Amino acid sequence: MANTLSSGLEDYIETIYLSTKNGEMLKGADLARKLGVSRASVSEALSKLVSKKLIKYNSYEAITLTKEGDAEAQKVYEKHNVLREFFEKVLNVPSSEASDNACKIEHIISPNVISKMQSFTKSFSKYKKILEVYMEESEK
Amino acid sequence: MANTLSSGLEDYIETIYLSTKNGEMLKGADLARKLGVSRASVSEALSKLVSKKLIKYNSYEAITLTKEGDAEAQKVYEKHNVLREFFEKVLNVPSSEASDNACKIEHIISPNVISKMQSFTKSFSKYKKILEVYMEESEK
DNA sequence: GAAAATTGTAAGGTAAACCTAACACATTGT
DNA sequence: ACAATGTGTTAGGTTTACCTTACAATTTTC
Repeated sequence: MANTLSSGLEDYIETIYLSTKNGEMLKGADLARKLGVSRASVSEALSKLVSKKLIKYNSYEAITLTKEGDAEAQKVYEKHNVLREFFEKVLNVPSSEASDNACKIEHIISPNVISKMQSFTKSFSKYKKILEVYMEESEK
Repeated sequence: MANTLSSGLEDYIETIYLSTKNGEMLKGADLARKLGVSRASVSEALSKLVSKKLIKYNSYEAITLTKEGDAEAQKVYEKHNVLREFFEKVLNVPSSEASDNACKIEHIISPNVISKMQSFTKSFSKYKKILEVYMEESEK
């Protein structure tokens, strides 16, 4: 089995997911540039992802996610978004800092916490006006 | 320099901090048991912490934090508490899950996010009654 | 105070994730 | 078309943090 992905591999599929979603023809070397690692590291990582059947990849062609890879990437990216939105909308953290924190936390936070955070942000946004009357000090 | 601690070393000083605060005479082997690692790993980690002047340690005696070590541990532990309290009080996450998540996130979250989260939890607790009238769906 | 148990450390090993250098192979530009 | 550029892989190396085994040093217990 060995079915859980390391933080590193999650970053690889997340980047592949976001790039290909935009129709980009992503090759290994592009991934290396985006992630700031060597082509050699990408080569190793991609062969792990291929052997886990999360991506399809032939040298010099565009990387694509398999169905399972896409599902996996989507899970990670959704966590990222829940975190980012919570940081931005609820805590008023600047956008880029919110993303940076989300990028690291998305790999380790539990599904239950993410799901509660998502509901909370939704409710908070809905009742923001009313809440803000009371919560002066979290407005910074 | 090399002044930032790895997650691993942060866990070591945090455990030392919590144990010694309770008056416990903590030795290397105790730490190994608490952290679930080998005595050999503890031995290596402690000599790193000694060389960074964060702890004092002589074989067969109790480990103590230096002033700097104590400050460092306190910083980590405060992050832990801010996270745990937020998960418990705001998101209604069960205590042990809140702690588990805090243990991992405390090493990577930025100071600014922690500080905003702290203010938020404080305000939320203060106005909890009023807020709950509106925020039914984040109540679990 | 000697035997037993505990504690610490050294040596050597593993695994993950990165690196550089070198080379093979493919694509592009003129 | 073939030189220049870009891409991928291999081999070998580094670092970090763990491990086991074995042994040395200390403390505890009878």
